[in-house]
Amino acid sequence: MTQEIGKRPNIYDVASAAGVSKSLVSLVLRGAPGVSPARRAAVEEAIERLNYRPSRAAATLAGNRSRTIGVVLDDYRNLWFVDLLAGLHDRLAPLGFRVAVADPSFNAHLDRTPVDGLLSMRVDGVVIATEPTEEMFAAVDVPAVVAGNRDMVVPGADIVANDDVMGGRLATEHLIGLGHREIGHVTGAGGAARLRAQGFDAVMRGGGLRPQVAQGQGLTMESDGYEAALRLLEENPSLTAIFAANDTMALGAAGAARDRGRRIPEDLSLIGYDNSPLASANLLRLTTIDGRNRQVGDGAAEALLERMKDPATPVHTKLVEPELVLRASTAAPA
Amino acid sequence: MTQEIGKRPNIYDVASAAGVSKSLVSLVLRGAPGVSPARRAAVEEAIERLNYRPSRAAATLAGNRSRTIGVVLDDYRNLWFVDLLAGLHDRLAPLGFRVAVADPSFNAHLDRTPVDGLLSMRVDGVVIATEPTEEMFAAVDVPAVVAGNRDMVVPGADIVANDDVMGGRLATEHLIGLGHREIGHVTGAGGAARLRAQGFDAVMRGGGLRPQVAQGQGLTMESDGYEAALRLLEENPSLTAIFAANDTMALGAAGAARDRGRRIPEDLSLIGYDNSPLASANLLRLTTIDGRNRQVGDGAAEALLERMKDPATPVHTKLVEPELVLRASTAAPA
DNA sequence: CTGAAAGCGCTAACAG
DNA sequence: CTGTTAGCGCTTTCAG
Repeated sequence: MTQEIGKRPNIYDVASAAGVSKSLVSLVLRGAPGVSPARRAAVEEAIERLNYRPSRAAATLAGNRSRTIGVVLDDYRNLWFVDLLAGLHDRLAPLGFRVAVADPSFNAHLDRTPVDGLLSMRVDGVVIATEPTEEMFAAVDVPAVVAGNRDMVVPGADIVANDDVMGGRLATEHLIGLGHREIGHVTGAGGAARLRAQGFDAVMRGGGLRPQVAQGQGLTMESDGYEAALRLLEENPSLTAIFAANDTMALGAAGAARDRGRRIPEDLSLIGYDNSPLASANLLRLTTIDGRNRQVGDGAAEALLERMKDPATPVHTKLVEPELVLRASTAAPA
Repeated sequence: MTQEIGKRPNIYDVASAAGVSKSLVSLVLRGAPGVSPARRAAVEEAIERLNYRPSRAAATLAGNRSRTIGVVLDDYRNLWFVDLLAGLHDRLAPLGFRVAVADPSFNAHLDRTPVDGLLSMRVDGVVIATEPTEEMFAAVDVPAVVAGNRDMVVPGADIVANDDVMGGRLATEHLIGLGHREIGHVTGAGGAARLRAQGFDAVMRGGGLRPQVAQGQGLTMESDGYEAALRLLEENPSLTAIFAANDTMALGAAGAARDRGRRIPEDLSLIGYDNSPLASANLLRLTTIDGRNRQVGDGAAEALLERMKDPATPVHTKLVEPELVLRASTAAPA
């Protein structure tokens, strides 16, 4: 907190301080090639000395683009987005793009939807990592991709997601492979959960087994997992395994198991989905499905870049193969 | 994803479509008073019809301010920031401010620090919700407040935090009040953890008890809590209670207890800190200290607003009183 | 590499 | 409330 003296330096100030032209400063800022090392150093020294920070507002306005990709998140408490962001960032940062995050609960009333806020800042592309709504994309005129499987289809937007049906199958096959026959599934609201349940259902029926499914009151939170698992355990005390639609719900299911005196994995096997930080906690050591969200992020960035290059690129869906992550919450039935 | 026809509408287009002046549109956009309902409606209709989205870049550049407050987060996986953001938003949104989030891991290399990125977008204020570094605030020329107790003092920045020492005291007094005498504390790196440990230490010594403290290898993550609790339990098998520096570490401690055959709360009482979503999970039902981060967010916003009005306001520290949240993880010793 | 010029879409200030 | 006039700090383009 220094430099309160006078107004902010601009590109002219830097240029004259470095003894070069304003255009050269602009080139250095954008990391353009073909600038002599000596002059580049001079410019960088001046920037440092003046504490110059380029105005993104001016750059965006003049260039008619922000070199920023906006991401709409749904809920900070469900940590699946962390790897998604990392994947986006890793792919985009080297190309000079920033990632800006918007979440639904915030900035409402100023903008009708989080997408409006992003559009107002003239993002060059949008990643929708939540269930989209009609009004959200009504005015989207930049490349958009939906990350994750959703109920609604956004016209013109690519979809990049992990293969939730396959993930559901993997989880269920793992349990059956261990010898389980009485298997319950704790599901939730939303497209991804529906597909995971679909994978579960298919494998169970394919194996001649009865798919037992329960859903909580809310969405896909811990309390929903708790509730649903409690119901499952009550309806069928001979249940030996539960597949939860995500790790958070699995945490809820683990609570239900504990409350019903079932040890994991001795009395009940439990498998989650997402491979979130929660799954690796020592208290759970949760076997789970890794949706490889980093790859999803990478794929979303890729799709955006392609469509920025050629807006006429046909819309496509890219599915990332999920994989089973073995930990200690699943075992053969007693 | 429609409206790919032609260029984006600007304020002139809206004005002529609504049959009013450009100035009037600007007034409506900023929600200024004294605009007749009829004209306001006409403008809003035109905005809707043209799918107009005001350019934040132009507004920022022209107005020399962005009406945005930037927040620097440390780690998305530690959920204490969720309420902080909510508090900031609730206080700021009615005044027309947006909240922009930046996190350390992202956008590196484009900007030296997350603060630089915020400064580049000409935020009107900065909330630092992570351990600050020297270079982070070297060029900060807008009001800044540090949220949470930190090791480093940022000159010129207000501090708003919960009273971690008092929180540490509350937790420890709760355990002693239940009858515990052999109490361990699992601590971590960082200013907040240090103060919580300080509160623990003071109360223990004040009660003539021996403070037993352990710290993990890393910062304040689950694995650190696990490790440290394991060590505590090993060094003193007669321990009957553990106070963890945060809920995430408490989750780790719960894992350690389970692995050592200690039931919670029958054989070991456990108390956390933060009252994060984790604490309310049925598997933990964790007694914890609520730092009232929403209030911290509110206070941080308040401090920013004050300093925006008068930059000469003397720097001050505001401490929010934490409170004990009783759940099922603590009980009288056997 | 420089220098000049145009213009991005808005806010602010002021006279009507 | 309107209409006008200045910029804000950049990018872009183009001729040197």
